[in-house]
Amino acid sequence: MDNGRYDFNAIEKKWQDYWLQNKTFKTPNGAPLRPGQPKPKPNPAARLENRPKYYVLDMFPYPSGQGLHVGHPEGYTASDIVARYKRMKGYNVLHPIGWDAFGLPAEQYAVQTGTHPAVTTQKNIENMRRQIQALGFSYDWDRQVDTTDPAYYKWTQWIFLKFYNSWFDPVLQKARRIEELPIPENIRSGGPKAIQKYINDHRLAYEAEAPVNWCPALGTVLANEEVVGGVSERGGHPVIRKMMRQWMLRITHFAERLLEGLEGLDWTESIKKLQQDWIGKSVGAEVDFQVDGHKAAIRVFTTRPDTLFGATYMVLAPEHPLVNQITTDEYKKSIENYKLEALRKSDLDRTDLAKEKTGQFTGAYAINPVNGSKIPIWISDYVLISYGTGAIMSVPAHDERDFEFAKTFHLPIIAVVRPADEALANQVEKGTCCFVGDGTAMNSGSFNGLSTLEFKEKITAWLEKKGLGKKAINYKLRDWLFSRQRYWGEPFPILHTEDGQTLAVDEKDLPLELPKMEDYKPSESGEPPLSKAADWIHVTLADGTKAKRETNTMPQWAGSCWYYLRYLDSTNKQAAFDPAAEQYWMPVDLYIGGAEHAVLHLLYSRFWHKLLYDLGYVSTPEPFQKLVNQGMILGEDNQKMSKSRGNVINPDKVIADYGADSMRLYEMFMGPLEAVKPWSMQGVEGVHRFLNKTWRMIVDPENGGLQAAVQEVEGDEDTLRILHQTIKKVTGDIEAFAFNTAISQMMIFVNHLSKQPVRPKHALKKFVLLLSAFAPHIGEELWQRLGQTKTLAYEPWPTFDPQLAREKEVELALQINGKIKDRICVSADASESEIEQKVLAHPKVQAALNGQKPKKIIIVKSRLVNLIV
RNA sequence: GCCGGAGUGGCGGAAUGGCAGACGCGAAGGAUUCAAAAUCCUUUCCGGUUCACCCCGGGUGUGGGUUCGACUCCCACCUCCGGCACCA
Repeated sequence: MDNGRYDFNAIEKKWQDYWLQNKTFKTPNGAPLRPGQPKPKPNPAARLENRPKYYVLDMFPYPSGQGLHVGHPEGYTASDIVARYKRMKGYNVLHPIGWDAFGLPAEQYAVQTGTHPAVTTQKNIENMRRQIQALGFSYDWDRQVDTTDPAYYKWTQWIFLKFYNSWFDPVLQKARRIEELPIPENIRSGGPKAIQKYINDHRLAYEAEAPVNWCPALGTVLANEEVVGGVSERGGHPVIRKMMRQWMLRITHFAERLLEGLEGLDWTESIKKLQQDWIGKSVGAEVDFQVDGHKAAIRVFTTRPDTLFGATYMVLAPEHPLVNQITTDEYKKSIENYKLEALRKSDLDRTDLAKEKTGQFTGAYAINPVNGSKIPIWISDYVLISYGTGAIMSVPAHDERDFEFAKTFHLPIIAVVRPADEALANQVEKGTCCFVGDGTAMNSGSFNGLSTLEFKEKITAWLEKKGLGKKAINYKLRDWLFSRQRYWGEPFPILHTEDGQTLAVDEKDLPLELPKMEDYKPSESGEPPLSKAADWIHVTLADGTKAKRETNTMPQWAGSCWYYLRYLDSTNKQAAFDPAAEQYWMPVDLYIGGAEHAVLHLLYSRFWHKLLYDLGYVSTPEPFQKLVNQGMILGEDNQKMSKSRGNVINPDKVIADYGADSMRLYEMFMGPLEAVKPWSMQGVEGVHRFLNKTWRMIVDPENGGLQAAVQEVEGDEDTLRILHQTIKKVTGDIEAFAFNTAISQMMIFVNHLSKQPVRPKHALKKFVLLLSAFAPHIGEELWQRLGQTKTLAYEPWPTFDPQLAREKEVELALQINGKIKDRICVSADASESEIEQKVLAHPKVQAALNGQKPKKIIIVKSRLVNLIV
């Protein structure tokens, strides 16, 4: 202790060592409940494995070379507070951590420096583990996982094979084993090759020649989600479109399940909304338009079948398969040119500012099925080949994009929906304005006069009866591009035989280890680095067949899709996890992490989980019951932290200067967990002063013993009241994730008690238990100095007595006509008539009343009295 | 453009429809000290009046509304942050 500061360095080191050496937070798996068996009550006296479970999960960190930034401890501290709190409440708490260690940054770094990514990765893990341990989080370190460890990725590959060996049954809406796929007779008659192709076409992991986002600088393809505004999310390199053979996962088949599953989850509505929008369900109809003079029909998807009568032209995506067939000779050249142009355009050109519509007439016409009119067929890149049917009917009067296109190319506009607003209706009818809302049908033959809603139903039924169309549902969600042309990822357990067959590696031969390579640089041609591993790549099967290994690797998402399951049983060599452990621990009760994973990671994980659920490996349909997103921490200048701005706060430095407890406490005191908030070093000093003051409240800085004021006494009424109010507030605030206000209340407690010449020891002990969830090192130390010998981690959480927490006297605001005139003190349990009497006798009230009776008296218990005169 | 979230002192923030500004930071003054650090005490929303105490008025992005009473609920608008972005 110097300058009134406690020796946080020594104390924090001491307790971190203690926790590690004693494996204080080692968590046993309990036995799963049998159906009908009552849930055990939280009880700190029960054996750990007999207690009810609570699974608190932090989002999987990537062990980057930069190490921890101040955003990490924010979520980790919040989850650690809950973990420690629940443990003291008598739960068996699973609180693990691990490393999402495959991925681009380590590999990019390796390519630049020549150090193997395996080496850098282990170094980074070491460093981050040191940093995380220096913050005193109560992780069970024996459950640590590392996605780059073959003992881990063995099971990532195993799950991949589950995808490969499954199909999606649209009737049951679930994944099933590929052996159970019914083969239709017409396929069966086509022979083994046809059957094999049929099976391959139904696998949930499949190969496809697909237009991909190729990033030449990174030497890999990227998922749509990894491309932001035409450049790579990591590094900001340009991305172009290219056709390549790729592995895909059929997430689209799970769209409906992924949507429905959100309903029961305790996530914020805004995160659910993000996922819903990403999945992008829309209900409408598919309608066939005959091409004039051809046998072919063009199928379109529309959410507005009620506007069919207003379809004045059609547009196909440039990549649409019918384009060549229907284009007339006269337009062949122009169409070819347009297609080339569209192909050359990057996503950036296609979507960004250049909103001006382009297109080309094919020379062909289609017949509008509802009224037989001949309408021209165009192609344009505003129609996407990857959504719906890649073709649309254009209703310029009632769709903004079609309206713009029609204006550009002078195509006819026919209004078929009349808005309620007269002025607007006139404009729409004249074709000078586009109306996309609901209204009344017009120019629609026998359907005239129907409301939009009714019309939609009637016309869909009508189309179906005539065999011209049917109800249809579309999703924005695309299948997941699952392969990368990089070295540092899980190899696919897949073989390609010389005769072009694809085979899965046998489960018993997993893990398929990543070969050690000296040259792991990506190539600009798109040939993956693994193709250079000559020894590894060539395989001779038992029957003598020669085969080559798949040389793509899995994306970084793969390992993080199921890590929360491996924690349950991280050292299991026989299985990914023991079913009993899964049934005991799942689902995750609380998942804390950044909102940047709102769609991707959380959607992918849920998708994997649903496959495992369908196949019977996990018992819950959803993995993460409650989700909380911590907000970003900005620099002291209120800007995003970045090296170039020079406003990055280094957690190591903060810990060195103020200690881990101050760091933890400050991050929680800054404001609400979910809020975006700026860092303040002076704020850190503030909470640090609070911890010093707490220390001095109990420990005498002169001799290191207890303060003389600390005595075995019951304590006065005020002290007891504040103690019980504090227990109440802190407990409730932890449950509500309002950590900032919990800390305020602890400050109020310390401010009060520090002034007391006599400080009851029992109150201090209870307070230390509360504090220990937030600041565990000083908590343990004070607990010990107060005469305890064991760690406080499993001490029962203090309870409060509502009687003792209650104020005896309360101050009421005295309002006359809603304006505060004075304050009066009454006893907390004063009756309304007592209060009324006291109020009426008040001089200011008498003056205001001027002898008359008040119109109305409103009394709000313990709050105020409002007199209406 | 569309969809979310948020606007409260000098700053971070607090307030089941009921005393706006808890708690912390900063600032000012004082105590302690040879001096400083640390600590402790007092003041600190704005304006007016008088600062001796008080007293009066205004105030939660802007403008309306509901209510005895609105930071809180409703309508319109402005600003900032985040997400999506031709998904028919």
